[in-house]
Amino acid sequence: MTTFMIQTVKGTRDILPADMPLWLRVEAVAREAFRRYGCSEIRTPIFEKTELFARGVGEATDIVHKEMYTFIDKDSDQTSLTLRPENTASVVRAYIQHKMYNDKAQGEVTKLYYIGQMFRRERPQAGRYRQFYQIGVEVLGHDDPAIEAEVIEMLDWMLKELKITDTTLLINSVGDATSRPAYLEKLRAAAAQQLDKFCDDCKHRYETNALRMFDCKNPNCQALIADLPTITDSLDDASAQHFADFKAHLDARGIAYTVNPRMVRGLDYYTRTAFEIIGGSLGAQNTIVGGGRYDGLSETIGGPPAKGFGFAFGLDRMVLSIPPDEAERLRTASAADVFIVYLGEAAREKSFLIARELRSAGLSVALEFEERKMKKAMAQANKFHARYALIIGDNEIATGMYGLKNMTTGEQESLDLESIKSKLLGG
RNA sequence: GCGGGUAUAGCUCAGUUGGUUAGAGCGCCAGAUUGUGGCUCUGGAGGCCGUCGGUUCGAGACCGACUACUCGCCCCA
Repeated sequence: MTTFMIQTVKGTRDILPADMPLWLRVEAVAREAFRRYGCSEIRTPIFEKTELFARGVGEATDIVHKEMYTFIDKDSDQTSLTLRPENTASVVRAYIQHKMYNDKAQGEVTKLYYIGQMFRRERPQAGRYRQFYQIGVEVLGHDDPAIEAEVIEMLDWMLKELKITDTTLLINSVGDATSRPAYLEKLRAAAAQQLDKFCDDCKHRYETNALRMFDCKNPNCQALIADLPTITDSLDDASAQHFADFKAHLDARGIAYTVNPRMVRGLDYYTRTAFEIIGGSLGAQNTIVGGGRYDGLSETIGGPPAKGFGFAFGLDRMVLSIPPDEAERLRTASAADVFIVYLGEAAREKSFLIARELRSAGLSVALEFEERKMKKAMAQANKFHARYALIIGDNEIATGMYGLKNMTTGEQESLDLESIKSKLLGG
């Protein structure tokens, strides 16, 4: 490989065929969960007006501040456009734009899900990419804590289905539109008294997003933070009740969780319930799922009041979290029902026709265009993880009876084409 | 935006204090009697040692710059 060769842009990557079984598995499990829980798919544009994210996600966030891929359109207005850094703002925008709430009965919720790539210009590291994939759900139209517990129950099922067991559910309440600012003021007042003892990062956080001081990894800061008031102690009555109900719903479902009063989420739109699911095998970027309630987002982007709760999980990180033995199982799952081994030119021509017939019947058929020695062809059948090898030579063509070898047991029998077809279809 | 690490075969990596023709495992190719895979054995192909410059009689090893990748910080999925 020369240095002249054009390669992928930093922070982006190709997902190669060897890994696709894992990606498809996660997507299939997610879609099955969404089917069971009544979520409908929505696809929004990959770029939107910059203003949507600036207002929706929050001007003060790092995402908006320094991580967006923003460019000027070529129209006369020089519209500023941005590759989506997340999808909640877009989904809520679509919900409002198409007035999806109008045909709903009183209290009926709209459950939407999406699968797609997001873009953030961050420094890449383990489990973090500039183009990354998220699968998310937004439940709009109501603020019942039972919704939150049900959504988490759904995630719980998905993780179990993917054999990802090494996870922890962290929950917190970040208060509502009035209690959060009041708390922030209290927090900043408390922190201000010994601000000089904090690290430089925390001093910066104090200015931009004081809640994030709780996340500091500096042990010295952690000691100072322990004395600061937490938001759970400052919740208004309604938010406190909401949080209690949420926990009761989790308990009723037997879902384990850890209340972390210091867990905050980075996006401005979160209110009340916030949660994270962290994994144990991911390195520093260990958040697999992040989500929460965002009851004020709709108004922020110019819509009517609309309650919302949702999550997004990192598909990249979910794939990384699949345990090695499960990943190996997925990779080696039979790719083809049958691999055709042919010997000689006449058999080669016949094989093409038989392959077509088997494929028409719905079978997955592999065969190679270059003739190989039988030994080598059998080795190929093995490499393809084919369930069966179908052997076609001059004798077989003459008699109409073909060799069908079970690649797992090694047993081989001689059958006519119809019998082969029904045997393969029968499993 | 800020730190650390790495760069040798298709892949994962060895390579002594600088010293002949640069190694292993896996993979690939060819064999171990005829039309039967996995296991084993034998042989083979395949490297401008990231790029450029410097030190030296001599550099894959040492130094510098650049580039790429990677891990972490900030932040986040």
